[in-house]
Amino acid sequence: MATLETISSVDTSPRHPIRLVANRTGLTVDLIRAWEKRYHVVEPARSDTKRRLYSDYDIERLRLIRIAKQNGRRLVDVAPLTLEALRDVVSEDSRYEVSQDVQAEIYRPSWTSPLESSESADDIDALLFSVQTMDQHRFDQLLQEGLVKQSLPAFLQTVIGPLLAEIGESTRLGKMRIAHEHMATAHLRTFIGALRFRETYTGNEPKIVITTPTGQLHELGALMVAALVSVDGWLPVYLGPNTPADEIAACAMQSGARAVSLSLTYPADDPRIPTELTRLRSQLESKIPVFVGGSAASHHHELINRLGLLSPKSLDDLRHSLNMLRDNRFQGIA
Amino acid sequence: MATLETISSVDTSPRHPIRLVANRTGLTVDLIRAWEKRYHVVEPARSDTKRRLYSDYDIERLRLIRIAKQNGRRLVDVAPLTLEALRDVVSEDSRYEVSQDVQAEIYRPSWTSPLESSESADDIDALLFSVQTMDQHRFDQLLQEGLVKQSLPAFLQTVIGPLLAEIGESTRLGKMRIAHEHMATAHLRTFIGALRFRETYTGNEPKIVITTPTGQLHELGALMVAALVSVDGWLPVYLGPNTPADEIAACAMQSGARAVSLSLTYPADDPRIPTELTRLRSQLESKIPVFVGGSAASHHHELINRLGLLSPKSLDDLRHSLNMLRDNRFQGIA
DNA sequence: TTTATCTGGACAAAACTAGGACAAACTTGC
DNA sequence: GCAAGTTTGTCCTAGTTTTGTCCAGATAAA
Repeated sequence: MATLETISSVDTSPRHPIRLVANRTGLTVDLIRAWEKRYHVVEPARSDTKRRLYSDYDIERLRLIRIAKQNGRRLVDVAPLTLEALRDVVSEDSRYEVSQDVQAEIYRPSWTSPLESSESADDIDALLFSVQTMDQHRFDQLLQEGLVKQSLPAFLQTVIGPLLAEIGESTRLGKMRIAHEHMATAHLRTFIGALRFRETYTGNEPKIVITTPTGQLHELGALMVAALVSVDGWLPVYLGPNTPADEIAACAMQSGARAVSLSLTYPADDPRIPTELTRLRSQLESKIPVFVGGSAASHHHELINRLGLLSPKSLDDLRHSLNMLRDNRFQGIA
Repeated sequence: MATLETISSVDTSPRHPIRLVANRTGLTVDLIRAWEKRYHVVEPARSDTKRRLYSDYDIERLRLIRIAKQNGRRLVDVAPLTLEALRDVVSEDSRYEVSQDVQAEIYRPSWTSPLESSESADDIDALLFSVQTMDQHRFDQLLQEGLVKQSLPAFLQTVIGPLLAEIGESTRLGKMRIAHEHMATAHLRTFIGALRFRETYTGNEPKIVITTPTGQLHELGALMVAALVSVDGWLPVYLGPNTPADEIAACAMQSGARAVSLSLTYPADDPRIPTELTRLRSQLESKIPVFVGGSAASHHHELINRLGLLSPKSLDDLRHSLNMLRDNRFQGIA
C-alpha cells in the first residue's frame, strides 16, 4: 500500500522550534514542556543553546496524542506508545467517538434570546421537522417563506439563530443524526450566502472584513453578519472561516475596509485565539474597530476589553455601532 | 497569465530604497538593517554613496521571512534559505499550522485537463485578476457571465476547476495571499451552491447522496458534483464535507438514494480514508453504487477497486454512468 | 535647512528554559 | 457517597538567549 508507506516514513531530523510545534498541534507551549517533563512524551533534540528542536515525527506524535486525549484517553496510557500504535488507537476511537472535533456547524449565537416568540417557534418546528425527514425542498421553501414574513435582521435573529442552536443541541443529545445536521448546515450555508446578492451595489459602500480567526472553522455566524450588514449599506468582504490574523489585517488594508468583524464559536477555549486577536489588533490601524461576536466571545471577555476590541451584545447592537461608524458618528469604546 | 507572471518571475535588479521595502513588507527600517547585521538575511547592493538598494527578489524574501517568523520559525533557520526554499517552508507551515484542519479550499480536480482552451484561459485570467485586486463584485460578475457563455457542465470543467487549481497553486507558491484564496473560496461556495436552485423540482427525481468522508474538509469538489448532477435530473442530497461513513449510509437509506458520490482532495493520505470507505461499502446495500472522485482518488486506486467502488475518469464519465443508472441501464463495474 | 539614511552600540521586550506550586478534574478505596 | 490520592492543565519565578527598538553622530539627498 503505497499510501501508508508515505505516511509512516516521517522525517526524524530535528529542526522545528517549540512555538511552531504549538501552532501545528494546537497545544500550548507550556503543555508541551509539561508533558515532556512528566511522561517524556517526546524528547526533542537541543540546539547548542538548549532550545528544543522537534522533528516532524515528534509533531505527528503530539498531534495524535492530542486527538487521543480528546477522545478520552489518559495521557499516562498513550504517552509511551509508538507512532503506529497511536495511529491505531486514534483510528479505533474515531470509529466510535465521531471525532467530536470538526463536526458540522453548531452555532449558538450569543445574541439570540432563548425565548422566541411563539410564532417563530412554529416556523422553527416546521424547519426542524423538514430536517429530520430529510425533506430538502421543504426546508428551502420554509426558509424562503420565513424571509418574506419578516425583515432579514429579524429573520436571522428569531429564526435562523434559534434553529441552529436547536439543531446543534438535538444532535448533541442524539435526538438528531449527524447527517441531518450536515444537510441543514449545507443548505443554510447556501441560503444565507445567497442573501447577500439581493442587495444593490453602488461601489460607494464602506467595507467591512468578516471572517473567523485561525482555528474557528464554523462560518455560519460570520456569514449571518455578512448578510446582515449588507442591509445597512455596508459591503462585506467575506473571507470564510479560519483566517490567520495577518491575512485579515492585510485584507483590511488592501480593501480599505472601515471595520473588521470576527465570529467565535467553537472551540471556545482554543489557545490560538488570544494570540490571533492580539496580533490582529496590533497590525491593524487603530482607527479600524474590531467587532467580536459569537457564542464563544464571552469566554474572552477580559482579553477583548484589554485589546480594545468591541463585543456587541446583540445583532442590533452591532448594527447600531456600524451605522454610527458609517455616518462618522462613531465614538469607539466607552 | 499576465498577472501572475509579473509577480512570479522576480526581478533581481537593485533599485528600491529601504523605506519602500519597509512599507511593502510591513517591517520597520531598523529591523531590516538589524536582520542584515546579525544574520545577513539580505545583502542589498549599494549606491555609490552606500545607500542600500533592494531588488524585488529581496523584498519577496523579506516578506516570506516575516511570515515564516510568525509561523514560529527562528530567524537563524530561515535566514539562509533561497526564495524557493522559503516558499516551500511557508506553504508547508500554512498547510499544517491550523492543525489537521486546514485553511481554505485547495481543490485540484482530477478530471480537469491541464490544457484549457485559450478562450477559457482568458476568463480564468480575468477571474484571477479580480481575486488579486479583491474586487468581489467583478469576481461574481465574471462568474455569472461565464455561466451564460457555456453550459453548466462545461463551465465547471473548463473554468471553475482550473480556476481552483490555479488559486491553490498560486497560494502554495506564495504568489497569492491566503486572504485572496479565502475570499475566492467563500464566493465560489456561495456561487456554486446557488446553482442548484436553478433546476426545477418535480419530486420524482432519483436521489444521490453527495459529500466528503471524515477528515476531508474541502467541499467545493462535492458541491460541483451536486450542481452538475442536478442538470441531468438527479436530486442531490448534499451533506457538506466531513461526514462519517455511518451517517452517509444512514442518510442514503433514509432518503432512498440510488447512488452515493464522494470527493477526496486533501489530505490525500489521511489514514481514516480506507476505514471510512470500507465501512461505507459494507453498510450500504450493494445495489447502490459509490462514486469516488477528486484529486486524491487516485491515491486510493487499489482500495477503490478492491471494494468495488467506482472512480470516474472525468466529470463526463460520471454523468454518463449516472445517466445509465437513472435509466436502469447501469451494469455496475466493468 | 530639513529630511532620510548610514554605522555601531546600547537597551528592553519577548521568548525560551528549569523547577516547582497550585487547583480543578478525575480515580480509587472504603 | 465521600475522602484521599492521582492526573493534568496552568501559572510563577528566575536566569538565559533571541529579537526588536532606539540613540548618537556622521553623511547624503531633497
